[in-house]
Amino acid sequence: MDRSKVLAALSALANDKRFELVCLLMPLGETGLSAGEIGRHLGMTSSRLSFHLAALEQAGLIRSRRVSRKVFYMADLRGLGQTIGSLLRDCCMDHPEVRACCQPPAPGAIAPKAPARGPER
Amino acid sequence: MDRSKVLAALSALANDKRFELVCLLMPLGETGLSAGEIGRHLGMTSSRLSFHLAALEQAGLIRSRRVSRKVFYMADLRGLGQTIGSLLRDCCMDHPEVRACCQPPAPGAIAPKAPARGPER
DNA sequence: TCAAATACTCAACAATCATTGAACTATCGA
DNA sequence: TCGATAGTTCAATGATTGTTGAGTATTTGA
Repeated sequence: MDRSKVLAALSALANDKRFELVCLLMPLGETGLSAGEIGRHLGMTSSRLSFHLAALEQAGLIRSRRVSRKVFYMADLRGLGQTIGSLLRDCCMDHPEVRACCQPPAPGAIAPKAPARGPER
Repeated sequence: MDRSKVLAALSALANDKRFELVCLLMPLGETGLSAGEIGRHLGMTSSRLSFHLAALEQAGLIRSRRVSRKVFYMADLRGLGQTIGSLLRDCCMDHPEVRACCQPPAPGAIAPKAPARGPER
């Protein structure tokens, strides 16, 4: 993933409404949600929503699928993964200390909490 | 790490010059680089650079240390890690397919190699 | 074919961000 | 103390982004 794409994806994500939008779509998988539903969830007018959806789709962070009248939007897992992966690799050079903050919750552990100086979340 | 901090960090990173700046500082560790040197590397006037440095420091992505006349800047590994970690966890909900794109290059032990390659471009 | 429902595009305006150059603070060495 | 060096702050300007409301497709069902 080249730098301009990463920057575009970061720009797209660095917005309140769009970040919320991705978070909303994330757990819905391939089913996604129609534009109208998204607008109702996030309290956006259709034109404003359309603008944000276009920005996210352009950046490769969401995809869309038309079903009769409705357009369903869903998170683009690959785009999101590649963006985050580029940050880790190309920008942070896979530094162990950066990676340490990104580990999944330890399986079996009760609370994946604070080693000594405790990374807040 | 709360959402507004993540958004601030993403905004700060979503800029050509600032992204490049973090990439430049990353391999230099705690030593960092003085503002003047950074300006020379990236071809920025001092006031422009100062503006960008302040934005990154404010966002918690770099830190600074004054040594007599000079101010040295270094990457804030924890801030970077927390930002990326928040993206993975809070936004992408630790989805396996997203994580799969972020795996370190070499399977097995993570070699803490210090990539001493110069700044690109 | 028409009206309703769904979503998108566009132009105008407002808000935010980036750049510049000048003025400023702080430190060093003579 | 002075002048030189290293950085920062500020106001003005230009560029980019976000919002709004009106208007424009498309699809569906009567």
